[in-house]
Amino acid sequence: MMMTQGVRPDLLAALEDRGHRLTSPRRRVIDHLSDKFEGFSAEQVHEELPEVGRATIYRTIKLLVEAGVVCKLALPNGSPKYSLARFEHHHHTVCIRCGNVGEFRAATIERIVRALGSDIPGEILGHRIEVYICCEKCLEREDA
Amino acid sequence: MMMTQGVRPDLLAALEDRGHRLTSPRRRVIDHLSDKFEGFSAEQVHEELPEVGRATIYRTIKLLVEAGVVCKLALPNGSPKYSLARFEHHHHTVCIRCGNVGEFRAATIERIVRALGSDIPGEILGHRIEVYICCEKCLEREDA
DNA sequence: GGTCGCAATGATATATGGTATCATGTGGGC
DNA sequence: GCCCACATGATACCATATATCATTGCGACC
Repeated sequence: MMMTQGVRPDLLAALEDRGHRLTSPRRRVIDHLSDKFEGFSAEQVHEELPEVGRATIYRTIKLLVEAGVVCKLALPNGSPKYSLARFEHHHHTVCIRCGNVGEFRAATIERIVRALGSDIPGEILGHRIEVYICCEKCLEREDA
Repeated sequence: MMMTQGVRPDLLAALEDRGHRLTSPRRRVIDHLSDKFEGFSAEQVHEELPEVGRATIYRTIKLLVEAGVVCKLALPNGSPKYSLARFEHHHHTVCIRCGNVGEFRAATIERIVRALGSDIPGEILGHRIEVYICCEKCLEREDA
């Protein structure tokens, strides 16, 4: 867990596998994102990479989300946040103080959602589960 | 279930209980929302009630969300949607074809999220669970 | 039931997150 | 190395919402 290598190649490969070109702006975005072991916003990436056009930032992030290697999630107020996907299928914890994003897997939840199928009229296509927390660091900071 | 009465008074009371004035624009918004047994967007309400200012529509909906009588939820792409809250604590099903919103309660999920506390570093403050479906009506429509 | 302060309104401007357009540039299959 | 479909980025625009602020009107109090 907490691998700090091998993410960038995965991001590149994810684009390549889906038939997208590995252009230099895309490489720059992916290089930049590989360091981000926290949640990030598209605007933030845009500020940090002024040499890449805004539209290209958004387009590249969108491709990475479609490829499943970046996740789009929502803060309690609905404002969007992105994070690298480290696990296959997972959900997120978001610290509402510092905005850091964690991942967890809970097979039990998946089973329950599937079991809900009998209660819910219609066909279940997907779900979104986000757990809002105050992370340990922020708890410590509050105590101080 | 599926009560069709008593919602409007609840909405009005929710504002009154929290010390907000029952102005005529707010009454108009609440009257209008009481009929909405599906999800709605703020813009939609704005179009349907052109005599009430845009800002007031958004402000009133926000107050109702804060009062807990209206829920704000998100479609898979993150675009926001509102719905009347019929139950105390619940989660939502959203039909991604027609946008209709349903509610369900699942005490088991609540228990599991609470149990996750031991796995997740920090303090759990809340969660968001949305189940994306294709509703029965839309399934039928597809068959036709 | 009149009056008065403060909350609410609404027109407008601004913020935020994102897509559409389109002339120009370039990756990579050949 | 050529070539063109795909990608870029400047710009405009859209969607969802909040900030500002002069004006209005609710409702507590007498």
